[in-house]
Amino acid sequence: MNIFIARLSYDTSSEDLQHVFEGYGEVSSSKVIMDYETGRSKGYGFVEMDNDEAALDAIHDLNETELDGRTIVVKKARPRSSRPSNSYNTSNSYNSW
DNA sequence: CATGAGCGG
Repeated sequence: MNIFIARLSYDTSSEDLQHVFEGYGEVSSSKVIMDYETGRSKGYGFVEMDNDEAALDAIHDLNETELDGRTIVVKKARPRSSRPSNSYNTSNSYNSW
């Protein structure tokens, strides 16, 4: 389950999300989006968990909570847009859970 | 260089 975390502190890194979400369940991978140009954090990140129940539990528990002194917003992440490649745009059905 | 609504390569 992909989890979207927004309104993170600019100082928050992937390790922080990993550390926080690990407390609820197995964290497959965590990543904080940073600006490719400047390298500064964009303020949001993603966390993937193998256990959907743990993910939902983490979302409900970590949503609108305080992290690094800032209130974070945890929501279910949307499927990434298909990376622009030579392949035609395969319409990916939205994962309605 | 600092920045605050929002979904990454």
